[in-house]
Amino acid sequence: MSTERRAPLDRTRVAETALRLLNKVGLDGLTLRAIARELDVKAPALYWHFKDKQALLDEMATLMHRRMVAGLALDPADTWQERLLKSSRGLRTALLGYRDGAKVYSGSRLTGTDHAAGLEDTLRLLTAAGFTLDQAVAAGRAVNLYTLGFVTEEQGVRPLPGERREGYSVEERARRMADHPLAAAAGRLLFDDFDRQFEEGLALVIAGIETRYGIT
Amino acid sequence: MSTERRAPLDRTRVAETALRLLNKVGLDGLTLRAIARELDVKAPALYWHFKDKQALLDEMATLMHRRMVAGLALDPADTWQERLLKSSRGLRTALLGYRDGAKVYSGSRLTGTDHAAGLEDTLRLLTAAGFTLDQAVAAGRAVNLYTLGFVTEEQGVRPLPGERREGYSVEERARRMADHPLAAAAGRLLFDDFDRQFEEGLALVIAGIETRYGIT
DNA sequence: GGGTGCCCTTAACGCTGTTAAGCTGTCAAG
DNA sequence: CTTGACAGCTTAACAGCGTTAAGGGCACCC
Repeated sequence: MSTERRAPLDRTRVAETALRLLNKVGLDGLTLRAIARELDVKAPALYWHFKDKQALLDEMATLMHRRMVAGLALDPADTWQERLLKSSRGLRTALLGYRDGAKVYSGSRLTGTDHAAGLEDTLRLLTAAGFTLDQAVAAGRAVNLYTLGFVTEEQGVRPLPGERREGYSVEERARRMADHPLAAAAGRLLFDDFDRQFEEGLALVIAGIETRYGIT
Repeated sequence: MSTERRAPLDRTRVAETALRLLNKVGLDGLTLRAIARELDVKAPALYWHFKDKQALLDEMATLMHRRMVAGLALDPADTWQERLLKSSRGLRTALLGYRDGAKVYSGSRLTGTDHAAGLEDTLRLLTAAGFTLDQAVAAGRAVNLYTLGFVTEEQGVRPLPGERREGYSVEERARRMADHPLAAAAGRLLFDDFDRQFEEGLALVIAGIETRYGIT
């Protein structure tokens, strides 16, 4: 028999493993038993580290957020536009990095308070640029929620970059909408070229902030 | 014994009942057995009308959409701004009408093609106002996704208008963020006065469309 | 050497979505 | 007036889910 003793688990290692598994099996397949198997442990062991499954999902979301911040290369000298663009793109990239990433993220609450530092930093940058706090919050929020909404829908069509969810094809949709020519043509835009469409919508939001608050 | 014979079910009646039940029990409590009980029927009976639970959720989303369109009072003489504002507010109202409405809606695909008519109409209105089709799609999409993202987060904090999900209070959050004054103050804005914050963000998006596409 | 935790296992619970098989009433064809 | 088809439902069962209760083994400390 093997006398190898596994190092004890901790919340972070569990969440890391769960995130890795998420990409293989999707949110539906992400069961406690499957996660436990991956960790060479039985399912109830996870309850030592998390009070329930939602707490684990919260930790996963927190980890996603942390990785996002790490890959962001925020510069204190950013203009406010650059900062919002970076945040939004970074969030999208982070969410797209995991199958059902947007669902996991938006269904959870971040644990701890380390994300507050990043928020503080962005708010400081925006207010220094001339925004009132109310405006800064509204601006950041609009950008964030647009991003979250976009990726949620994107991942409904395209679970992982490159794949495509079964259902119907763009062509079949166009056929069903034969008597709605504009809507049919829109389908090609709606379900293709997500990157470009994302950027276009993001540019709209940023332009709106500039205009409405008169800060360039 | 009663010889009363229940009228046979159909997809719409099932979806209506399920939506009513959704408000009482939430998405987690919305089991096939509970829905069946409400309809005075056993759970497997639902499989006569729907191939699986997701198909029922899709029908519920479609019903939500239909009710939204019905309550919208779209006017062909709307300016494009009015049209987008109405659509967005209507969508938010419709989603807020059901507990977890945003989750149900964004996790589903509309069945049938009747929603295409509304899309066609809005696209026609926007292109007539001077937008290219690409621009019209981008504009409508940005508004929609912002709305969906907003309500998703709103319902994470406030399941039904007036209620408030357990978790932590605004005050407790502020305490935990003591050394991040801006972030702490932002909490008051983020978790309160959703109506005003929603309108502000919506105005940002609309303003962005005006500016970027130069159409007033 | 005995006690006190930590970290995990085994066993079980009630519940879920889903399938298979069969029963009952309606209604049209012969 | 009977027969057969078929819509619409029930009963029974299955595998798998999140979760809880109880207890076992190992490390460390007095």
